[in-house]
Amino acid sequence: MKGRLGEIKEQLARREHRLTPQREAIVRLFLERPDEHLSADEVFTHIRARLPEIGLSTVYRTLELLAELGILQKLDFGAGRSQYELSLPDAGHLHHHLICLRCGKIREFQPDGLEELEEAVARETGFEILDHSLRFYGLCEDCRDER
Amino acid sequence: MKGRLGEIKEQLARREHRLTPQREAIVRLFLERPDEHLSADEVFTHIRARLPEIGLSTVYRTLELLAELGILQKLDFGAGRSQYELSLPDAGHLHHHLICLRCGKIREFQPDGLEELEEAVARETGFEILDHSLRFYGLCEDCRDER
DNA sequence: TTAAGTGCAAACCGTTTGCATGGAT
DNA sequence: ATCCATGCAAACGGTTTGCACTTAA
Repeated sequence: MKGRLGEIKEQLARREHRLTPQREAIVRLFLERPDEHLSADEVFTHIRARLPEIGLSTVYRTLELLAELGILQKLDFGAGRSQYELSLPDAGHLHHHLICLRCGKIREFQPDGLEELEEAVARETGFEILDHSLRFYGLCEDCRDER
Repeated sequence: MKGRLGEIKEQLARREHRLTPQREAIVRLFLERPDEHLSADEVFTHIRARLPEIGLSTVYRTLELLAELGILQKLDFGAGRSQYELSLPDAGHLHHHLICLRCGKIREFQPDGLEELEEAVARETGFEILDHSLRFYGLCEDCRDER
């Protein structure tokens, strides 16, 4: 039984990529907080605490690489910057987002019944559907009260 | 019976805004193609054919204003630029997007059964849900064949 | 007449890229 | 020795903003 980090190292090796200290630090950051959505700049700030010499472009390149390998998922919530989250292999795609319009908090939820809808739309339109994204926008419990 | 353009002029007037030739041209462009999703730059290019002196910043300011008034809907498909579509008041929100990952084509569809899901999620999480967005990503009929 | 609106150019900001250096295999 | 990877700084592209001029009401 080897840890998630070991698996990732192998995934990288298979593509002739190395698990450098910078990459390891970034992967660890996401493994430590499996539920967070971090922007490149947030990652940069966190990592710099341990690796002060790291460059922002290394962060961008690493995030892109990890997203290509399917280890991270790149999300665009439209605030002019992308965010990344750990892509749990066992969770499949049954995980979507609930976004607070006031404080920006993001929660996850698992919807049911999207598959049938997906099939119906595919049949109707001739599209081959490969992925989907469902988002609900609103006010979280805290922000609803403060209104 | 006054046209849609007249209504929009009144909506603007209510907020002490004017319907200038530039704004009228932009509104007309969207009214002429109710099903398209246009970026600021595409709008700029189209309008410049009739109003060569128009500035790109005017386009941006107008799009923002029209979105604020609910006349346009701002969409972010994550390609680094926003797109705008006419927001038909009668269509409500039952209109979602199907995006081709190969050619970027965007189609609309109307899903059913999202309301129940929305209520269930609201109950579970304490969120007050105000809006939602459902997107399917895949290959359109043309691109599927060319593969 | 006067506040809203415009065009232009510069600023902005997240992201990408070119390049010389550094390090793992 | 080779080639992947890094840090830095410059470039990039969509968007926003400051400002003097213009114009619709």
